[in-house]
Amino acid sequence: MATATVAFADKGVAGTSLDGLATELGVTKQTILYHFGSKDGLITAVVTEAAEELVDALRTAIVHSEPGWARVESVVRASFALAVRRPELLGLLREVNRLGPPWSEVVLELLQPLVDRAIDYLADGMAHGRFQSGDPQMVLVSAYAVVTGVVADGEVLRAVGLDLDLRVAARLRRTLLSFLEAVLLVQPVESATAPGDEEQDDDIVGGSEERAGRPAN
Amino acid sequence: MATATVAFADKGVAGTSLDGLATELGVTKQTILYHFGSKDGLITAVVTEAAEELVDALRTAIVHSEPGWARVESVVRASFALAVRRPELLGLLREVNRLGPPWSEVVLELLQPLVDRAIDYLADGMAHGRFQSGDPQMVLVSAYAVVTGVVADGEVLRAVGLDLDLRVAARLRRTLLSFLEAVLLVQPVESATAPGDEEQDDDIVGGSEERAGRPAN
DNA sequence: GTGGACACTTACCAAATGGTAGAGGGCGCC
DNA sequence: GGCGCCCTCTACCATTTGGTAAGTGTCCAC
Repeated sequence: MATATVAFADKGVAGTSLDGLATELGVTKQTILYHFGSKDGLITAVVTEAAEELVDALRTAIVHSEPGWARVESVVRASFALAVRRPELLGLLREVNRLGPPWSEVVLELLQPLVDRAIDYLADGMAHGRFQSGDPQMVLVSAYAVVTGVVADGEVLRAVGLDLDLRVAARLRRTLLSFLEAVLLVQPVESATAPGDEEQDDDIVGGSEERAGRPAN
Repeated sequence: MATATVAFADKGVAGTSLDGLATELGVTKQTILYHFGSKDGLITAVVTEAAEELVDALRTAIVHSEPGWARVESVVRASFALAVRRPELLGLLREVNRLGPPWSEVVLELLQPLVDRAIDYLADGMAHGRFQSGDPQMVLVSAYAVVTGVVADGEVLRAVGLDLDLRVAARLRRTLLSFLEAVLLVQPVESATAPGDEEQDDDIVGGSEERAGRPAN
């Protein structure tokens, strides 16, 4: 399963054949099929295990931290630890997206409680002045995207001349914490937002040019 | 090519068959092979076009904006516009990561100048006091991750009970801009960083438990 | 009206895919 | 020793994969 997790995460489920997996493990394809019944069975097992592991890691980070900003820090720390130590987990999470149901449902079901809890936590903190008020959903999604994005998009790191190692991960973690700090922590200063902030949000797609698809070939 | 771009981006290159693509287009597989020579040929054409389109969009956003914070805003705006209007482009960019060379080289080569320019721009701004000093590479990578992450990980948005539409994209854009604003814009206040910020960064993987891979099955 | 380039087709093909059936082989239990 | 269970193997199989070869129709130049 460990081998399959890595393979699924970085070659994709469709790009991973049972034969290839079996060869890598030094067994035959039929041995895999014996244990998991089918490729779908293997996928289910791998995805479930990965999701559980992920949830465990996050839950541990929550439980082992004091409420408040320290908890945010703890979760971020745990996320980056996971990103460095077991990048397959985050990669697989991303792969599950494209698999769609029923596997996405498995993950969603496991992660949902944590996500809800996180949003409640942020929203509550904002309501009671522990956090600066803002958009909890968006903050959470953004933070998630930063963590997984950097793990999955190694190419992008290469583009800025870096590789994902401990040092880089730590720098990135610090940057993400700066983001969150700036958005969440209550600042003694008034101007939390810059001038010209109240824009209308209807023009996000820009002008009217080329709104339809491009011609084929 | 438009059809292939979408298919590659959301089912993956390995998960997209020429037969499937051809059926969707109402032609036969051989027609595709006639025009592109091979599947690799199609991939190359699609990837190249997508990368060029991406670069064009960003370059336009840069050129059509005043230097300073407005330029950052313009690029973010253009990125989100792209994310809403042509999510395949960002999805494909991500897929290229796992394809590896030679396709990743194509994209890298096209994006590199823009990336370098962006980092120089940020670094220069920081050096001259227009931006708060920080880690330009990490800021850039984080911002990129937020944009593409949300496009690619629709499941995550669903987890917080949202779908990627114009309104949500605008909220997200505002959140990202808050992040960047907080990190980049020079604040009149002293405490740009929170207490307890000077942590050592060697413990990112956490404790010593389970550092090795998990047992198979 | 005929030759040729072009776009697309049908007919095949070898290899790889996920999956089934059945035959050992090792090991504990009686 | 023999029985049964667990595991893995060899042997096949139908389907799908990317790719080749050889037409077929159409349109344009001459």
